[in-house]
Amino acid sequence: MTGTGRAAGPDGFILLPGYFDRAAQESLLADVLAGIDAAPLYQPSMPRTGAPLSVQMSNFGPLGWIADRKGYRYEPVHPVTGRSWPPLPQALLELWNAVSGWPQPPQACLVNIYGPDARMGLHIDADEDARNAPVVSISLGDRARFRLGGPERKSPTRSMVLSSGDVVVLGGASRRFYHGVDRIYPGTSTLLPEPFAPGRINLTLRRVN
DNA sequence: GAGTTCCC
DNA sequence: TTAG
Repeated sequence: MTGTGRAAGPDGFILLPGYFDRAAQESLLADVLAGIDAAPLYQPSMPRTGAPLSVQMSNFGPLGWIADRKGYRYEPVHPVTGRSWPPLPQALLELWNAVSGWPQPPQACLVNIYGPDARMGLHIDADEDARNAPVVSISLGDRARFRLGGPERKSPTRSMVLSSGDVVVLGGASRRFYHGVDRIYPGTSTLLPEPFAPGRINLTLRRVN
């Protein structure tokens, strides 16, 4: 048993479809919008080249993930405002306790805002010292095609559609698997308000150290 | 469209 | 090294 209440696959990957019902999604969305008010969205960019990522980002929690020309890293403050990130919403702490199986609380919640054409190239989450702590992801808004590979870039991949309210846990070996978002399916959810619709919000909870 | 590799 |  993993303590998640549902069986993980041999890779430690878990998809929990419809974990959050509509009311819970609306409550989470309110938390996210309040957080973005305090910690405005910013445009991350690739190290060295400065090429912008197609998503916009913010963070909750003691640490936030930053991508800019200098590199990828965790920082305790917003790169533009210099203020601390807003605290982690209680509902996300409860989710972590329910599904992660990890004894310590999450330290970061990355907020990724996808427009209708945004994507996330295949990558491994590798900026955390806590490489064995699961990553827990929540989908809000339009559906997305999520791709999960293996430990090497050339590993075969599989894909699945993630819908609003779905929760994904990358635990065990899958914590170090390549993954990404191929595309958004615009107009497939009524959750998000302007200017976030059509689009998708993804929240990822991580233990950093 | 899916899968894989390479380049800046 | 790096989610482009």
